[in-house]
Amino acid sequence: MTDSTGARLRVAPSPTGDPHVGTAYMALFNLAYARKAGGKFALRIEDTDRARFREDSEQQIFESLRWLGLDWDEGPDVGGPYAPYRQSERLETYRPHVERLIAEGHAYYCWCSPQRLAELRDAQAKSKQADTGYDRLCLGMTRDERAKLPGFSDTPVVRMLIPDDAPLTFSDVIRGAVKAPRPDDQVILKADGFPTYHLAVVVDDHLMGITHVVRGEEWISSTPKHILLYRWLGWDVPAFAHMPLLRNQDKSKISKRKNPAARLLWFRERGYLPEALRNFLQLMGYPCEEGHEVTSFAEFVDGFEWSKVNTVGPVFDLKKLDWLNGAYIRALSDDELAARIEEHLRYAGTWGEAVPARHREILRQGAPIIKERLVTLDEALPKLGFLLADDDDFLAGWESDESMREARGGLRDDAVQVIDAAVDALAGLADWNADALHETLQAALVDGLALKPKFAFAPVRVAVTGSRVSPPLFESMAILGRDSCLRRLRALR
RNA sequence: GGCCCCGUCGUCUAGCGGCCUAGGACACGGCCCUCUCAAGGCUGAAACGGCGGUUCGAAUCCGCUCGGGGCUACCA
Repeated sequence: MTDSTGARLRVAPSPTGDPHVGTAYMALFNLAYARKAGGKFALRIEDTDRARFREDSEQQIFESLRWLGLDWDEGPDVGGPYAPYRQSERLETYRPHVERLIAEGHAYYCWCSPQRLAELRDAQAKSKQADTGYDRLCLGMTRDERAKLPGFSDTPVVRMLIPDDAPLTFSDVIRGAVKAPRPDDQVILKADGFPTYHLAVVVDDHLMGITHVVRGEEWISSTPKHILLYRWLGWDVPAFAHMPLLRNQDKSKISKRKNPAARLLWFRERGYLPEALRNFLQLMGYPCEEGHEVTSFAEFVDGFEWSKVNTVGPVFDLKKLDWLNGAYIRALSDDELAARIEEHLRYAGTWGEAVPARHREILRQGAPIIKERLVTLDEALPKLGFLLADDDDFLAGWESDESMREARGGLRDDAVQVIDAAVDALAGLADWNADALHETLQAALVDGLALKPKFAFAPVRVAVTGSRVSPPLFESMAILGRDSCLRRLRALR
């Protein structure tokens, strides 16, 4: 955030161009605190790694975070008092600070080639020595002196000169006093002229008035470097909130390789509601009132406290998300649900921009009967398929569709009589609505044929829906209409 | 290997020395409701990693141990 209170969000484009769910997780807590404290929430693109830069990833970050409802007050696309908000556009900003650090003896040039560094690391790993890190070969040398030695590279980097008494403890708003490892002579300016994260984050946070740094706990070990930089530059150190890391089932840090849900876009593709995902993310590492896991963002903000955030990395359990998503779907109005389903089908590319009026109407009428049966939005189409299909296509399924044939095959021998009786009773039905259908079929099949409801209605369900499992039968038949129902019944007969 | 972070039901969590024969939620089992499937109601099983210590008393404090994770890049 910026100004006197608030927090800042730091986001870096991922190499795959796909925003990470961890980004949204940090953003959510960041936003909650910014709102609670009355501060600003800033989005900054940390694109200092040219090798991993992807052209399209920034747009995806904007789109997916907005989808989740995490709106930023300042950022590359909305501007703000501290623009630009892309680090790649701030290169000149960092340079003078690097020069100052060199002039004051806190940083030095290093001409060691990547190969030499790699060999050095290998040797250290093999010798199992306790003290690893750069060996300071270049420290105190001029370019010419260094050039005479092996492993020389033409374009130097700039490294921090970590003093022996570098402070290793700091206060974290989530964890309290934290001890961190002793840093090594970290590179702060790369050979290509780009700063590393460590330098850029400190300079930008200071210049942008960031008061709270919210990031994952993998950054704890880097924090002493950052604190050193703040001190050398004579700047106030911001508050740090190191969030727990989201985990895969095997407890490792959540990764796209092991977990499809590590991709933020995955949730949208699968038909999860953004408000359900937001609620789920909030529950990760954060308590709720007993029995009130379904909470609004406003409630979250209201009671937000850093000290309530857990230090244990939570395992991502999609079962709970499924339940939450269902709960949020059930809370939607029928029309809203229909609109959400249509929106999702368009996003998924299942439906084009021009949705036929008939489809839209069936969605609207079908919404209430599938509402409490949905876990995700992408289940809507399969559940409503028998209503959407026209009769010819539907009837062709008796030949081509494996699951329909199985449903038919599972019927009892008396199904023929049941369907005959149903057709007879329905043919003269005056009002074609769910209640009348229920009454009529109840009388004709349950009472008339002395069958258990379960067996009486199964053949009708299969005939009309093509499946042994469907939304409520009478409501479905009411939506389908008299002609289609009778045609389908006679066809199965 | 080194340094650092962490350790309550399968999972998310409550607990911050006695209110704990450890509470809630998801998932799971059973029952009820019921036109199938759901939803809903009731109910059941399920955890303080281990060992020492401090204390009248420990899930809560300390130490050790074991276990998990992170970092150890001219990546963030």
